[in-house]
Amino acid sequence: MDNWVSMLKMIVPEIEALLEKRYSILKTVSYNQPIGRRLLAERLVFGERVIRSEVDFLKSQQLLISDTTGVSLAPDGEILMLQLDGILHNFRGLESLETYLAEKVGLEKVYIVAGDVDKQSSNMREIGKKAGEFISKVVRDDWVVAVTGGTTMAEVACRIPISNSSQKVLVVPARGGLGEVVEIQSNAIAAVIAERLGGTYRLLYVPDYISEEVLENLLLDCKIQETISLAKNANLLLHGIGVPKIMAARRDIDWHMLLKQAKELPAGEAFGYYFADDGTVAATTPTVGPKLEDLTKLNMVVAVAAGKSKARAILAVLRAGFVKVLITDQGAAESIKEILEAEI
Amino acid sequence: MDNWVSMLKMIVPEIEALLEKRYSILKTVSYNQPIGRRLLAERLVFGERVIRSEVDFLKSQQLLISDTTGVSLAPDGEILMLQLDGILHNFRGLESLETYLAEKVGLEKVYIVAGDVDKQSSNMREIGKKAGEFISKVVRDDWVVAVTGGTTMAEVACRIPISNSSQKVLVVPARGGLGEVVEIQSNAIAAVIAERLGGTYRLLYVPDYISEEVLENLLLDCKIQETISLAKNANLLLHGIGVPKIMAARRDIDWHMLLKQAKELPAGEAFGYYFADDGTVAATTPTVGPKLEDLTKLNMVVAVAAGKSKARAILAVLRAGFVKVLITDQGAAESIKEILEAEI
DNA sequence: CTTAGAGGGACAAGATATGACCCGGAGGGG
DNA sequence: CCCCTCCGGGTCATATCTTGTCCCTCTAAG
Repeated sequence: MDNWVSMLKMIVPEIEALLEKRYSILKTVSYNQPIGRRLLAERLVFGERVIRSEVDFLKSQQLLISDTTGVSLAPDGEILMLQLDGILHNFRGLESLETYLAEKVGLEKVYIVAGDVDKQSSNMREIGKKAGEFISKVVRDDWVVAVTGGTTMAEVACRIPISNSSQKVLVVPARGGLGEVVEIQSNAIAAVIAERLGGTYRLLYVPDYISEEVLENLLLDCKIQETISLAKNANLLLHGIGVPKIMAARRDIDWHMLLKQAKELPAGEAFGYYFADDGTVAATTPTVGPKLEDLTKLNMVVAVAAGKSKARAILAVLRAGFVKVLITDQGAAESIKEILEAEI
Repeated sequence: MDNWVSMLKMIVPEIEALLEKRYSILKTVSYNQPIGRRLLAERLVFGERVIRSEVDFLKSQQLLISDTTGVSLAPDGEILMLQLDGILHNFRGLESLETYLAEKVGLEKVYIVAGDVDKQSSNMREIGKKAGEFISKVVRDDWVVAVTGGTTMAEVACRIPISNSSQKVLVVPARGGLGEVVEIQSNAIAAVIAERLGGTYRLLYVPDYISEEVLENLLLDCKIQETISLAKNANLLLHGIGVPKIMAARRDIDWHMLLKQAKELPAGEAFGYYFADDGTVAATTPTVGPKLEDLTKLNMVVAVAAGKSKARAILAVLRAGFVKVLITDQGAAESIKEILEAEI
């Protein structure tokens, strides 16, 4: 199947640009229908005339229809869009990238979404969608799902397809609060996910970054202990990956102090652990939630992180070895591949 | 897989023409390498400049190389050509045509080669190649293969890949001689096939069209009887299909006389049997070889016939019900499909 | 009624593809 | 040996298609 694509690209490479162009039009239309030519052209940065030619063509193919309110997807177009994602996934070489990364870093499965959230922040929606679909597909009744916080996870949460069948899923936060915005704290995210999956949730009323003494005291609390224990034995652990410098700032940790106490230069962060490029622990911050040794025991740890700027951080965390499934974007994935190839 | 193609054709139909163009160039080069631009242009009926642009492109793709003697296939090009046939087979819709005909007429398998021998007689080579490959793939040791005559069968015979492992295959003619040219008589063809398969052959020294009295006398002959008996129980029977009027002429039979004695209008001929459009026997000519009732007992009867002009004849013979595998070309196959659809 | 945004028409400028013709050189046949 | 043919490559005018721009009328919402 992959062979197919590479052969077509070899003998008729021009189709890729064409496919990409027409697909982007169809997709933009599907998101904004009905929409006019000019607006479409503006959004896609094509000339108005180009859009017009293409729209005319797509109309002739019965994929689009247009009336006085603008252009919309025709029934055939909607059917096509469902399948087209797969084709483009192949044409963009994402399928081979997925298997490449999975083999190279030792993951069970990698999902790559086209684009780069650094360049086009709206792409985060696609990441969330992919992750959301994955979760709702994989979650079983009676499962315990643990989640961390972060903007990425927040996006994932609200993209999980709403399940009408009420499951007995229990969602627990794997972290305390991150201080600032409520919507991206693991507590809030756990609640949203639970709601969408039709399950229940527990909260963890603990600040994420605390001194060790206070931490020990808190851990004596029964309820907190129970919640943490749930997270430690979760059937599915969903977490984001952070760039150390940015994460430290968010948690109000002095970066220079962290650097000093670090054994190696931190490249990626997850669960309060700072990992060096080779995946070893460079530094830790005292944190509520599962410890590193707990993570390695879990058999479904899913990392979600995207954007070229996170490539290094992702690779560092992956190399720690506890992640089983990675959901990322093209920008990050290609950058990771570059890093890997540069190392040889 | 088929879905794939239809979707690509829907959203980027221009690739088909491109594919077809470049494929035809690659193919022509592969047959005639090294070959010059002008000769190539002449043969493919494209403008010389067009060929030049395309050849330049294909060179940039490392599929072709050129030196002072002309253009040749590059190593990558040779590899590609092996797979490209399959892709074009799909793009041309031949795969779906094959399954359509197989289901509609009740065959085990249909092979369709692109083109139409009526328009481009050189296409007969492709038919022969396909049939030849099929035979060499399917034939097993100790098999008895029976063959008829005709130009098509002659082409098939000389396209069978030469086998160096000497098999114990026995090839027998399923018919007597057809009078005229020696090369297309079943005797000659049986010899060629046997040689190519690395097997042995028997000959049938009997004129194909004889009076019934003489026929009966001949059948008393031991050797002849044995050969015929072998053909009747062949593991593989390979035969052509004729258009009645032409066949009658070739056999020096008076067409008007045949018409008079026929119960219905003969549409197709095979083994001396003239079949009407619905597959019933319209007329017979006394002939050496297996009878109709023998044919139905065989479990691998392969018909090879191509060209739009033979469409009706092919369908008539297929409907007689003894054919299991058909090898034909696009011209005939599409025409047969038209006939079938017109009947509804 | 006004107005913003819709589709569609028209046309010139620009990019691209194509046709036509020429050139020097390599190789095969006389 | 030479000639003659066929090779790739160069060049350029022309045909063809693509693209940018501007204008028109219509419709639905405010």
